[in-house]
Amino acid sequence: MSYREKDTENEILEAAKKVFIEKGMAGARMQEIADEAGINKSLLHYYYRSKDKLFLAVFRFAVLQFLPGIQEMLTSNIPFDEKIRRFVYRYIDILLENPFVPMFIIQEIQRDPERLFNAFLEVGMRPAQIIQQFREASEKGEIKDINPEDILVNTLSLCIFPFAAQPLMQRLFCENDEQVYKEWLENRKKTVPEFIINAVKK
Amino acid sequence: MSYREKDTENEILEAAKKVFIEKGMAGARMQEIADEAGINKSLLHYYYRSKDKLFLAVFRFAVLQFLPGIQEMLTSNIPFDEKIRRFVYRYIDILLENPFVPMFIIQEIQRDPERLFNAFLEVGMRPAQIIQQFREASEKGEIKDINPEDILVNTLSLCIFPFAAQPLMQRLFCENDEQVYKEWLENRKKTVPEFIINAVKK
DNA sequence: GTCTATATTGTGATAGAC
DNA sequence: GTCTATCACAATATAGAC
Repeated sequence: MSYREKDTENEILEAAKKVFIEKGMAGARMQEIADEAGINKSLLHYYYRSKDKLFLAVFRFAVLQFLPGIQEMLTSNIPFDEKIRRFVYRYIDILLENPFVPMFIIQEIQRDPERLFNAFLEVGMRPAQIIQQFREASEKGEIKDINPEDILVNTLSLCIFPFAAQPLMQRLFCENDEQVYKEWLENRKKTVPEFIINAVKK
Repeated sequence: MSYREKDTENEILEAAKKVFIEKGMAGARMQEIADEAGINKSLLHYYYRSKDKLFLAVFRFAVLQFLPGIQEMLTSNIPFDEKIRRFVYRYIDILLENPFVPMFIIQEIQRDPERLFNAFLEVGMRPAQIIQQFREASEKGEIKDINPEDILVNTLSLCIFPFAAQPLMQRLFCENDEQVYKEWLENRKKTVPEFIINAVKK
């Protein structure tokens, strides 16, 4: 098969995503990635040369995956309420599929801020534009006079944190029943936007 | 000096707190803890036998440190608004002194849920009581008909997440000026309670 | 109790056969 | 491209002198 090489390379990347995103750079083991990919350890080096380079490929992917949702928030020209509803709905949807990605990014940025923040910019992140959107909503009188930074961070907090805290909260409130917790998270796609809108509307 | 032994044991624990809480179990190095404590590596084993046991001592401390604030929330019999204001103010205050502790707990619980959750219960955590308090506030008509679990998790999200995301947000919004970010966090002691109260009041 | 030296294991990386 | 075997070094842990 002429695409056999591509297949292996991709299986390695998929395995690396799973292990790195769940355990972080320090906690991940090359052996575990190889097992997950169903291949030998040395093939990892054949394709990616080092643990560090493989990690960076995963990190770039993780950042890329979570940018589109945020970018959509700033480009659309719909009213504030609707913007929040759409963003939260879509963002929690992505999170249900990839629960660990945002915390992985945050955790690893803390470990090596200089280098990893560059990967963040490389990929086209323009934070000032997002803030500007909220500022305009405030000036248009759609919402209260609240720091646009607060609205953005509060929104991200309410979306992301419940996923980060899942292992703990699930035990505390759901008798460790994953299905029950997932349904509660699903339900937040509707309750969180209303929570935010009530908090900031005039 | 008759308390010399106690001193060393305590200096080790302090050093271990600093390193483990910032880097996690997988990222921490016994050598770094020894350096931080200004002593030799083997003394760590003399006092705590293994990395695992030293880690567990730190984890127990971290959980204990963040329980009192949460417990206060459920014992006081003041009105809902005032309860939220006091809790958020105190909680962000503790976080300003210990920015990494909650994420440390969340991250490590995920790594080893069975064992570490026990440390959580050992220390007297009673989550059902907190939920009950919010349910009563709702029944008394103080607030909207919102899941008490949502109120608790939303409150924790708004307090904790901005600290977890600090290395990222500081770069995105504050040109990496730590002082500016700290002042913004300080300011949230007032804005976050109002955000929550507006969101849930009738 | 504290140190130096050393054992032991884990882990990323390379060499070389096929 | 893929495997087995092995290296080199890092990290936890222990032995033993003082």
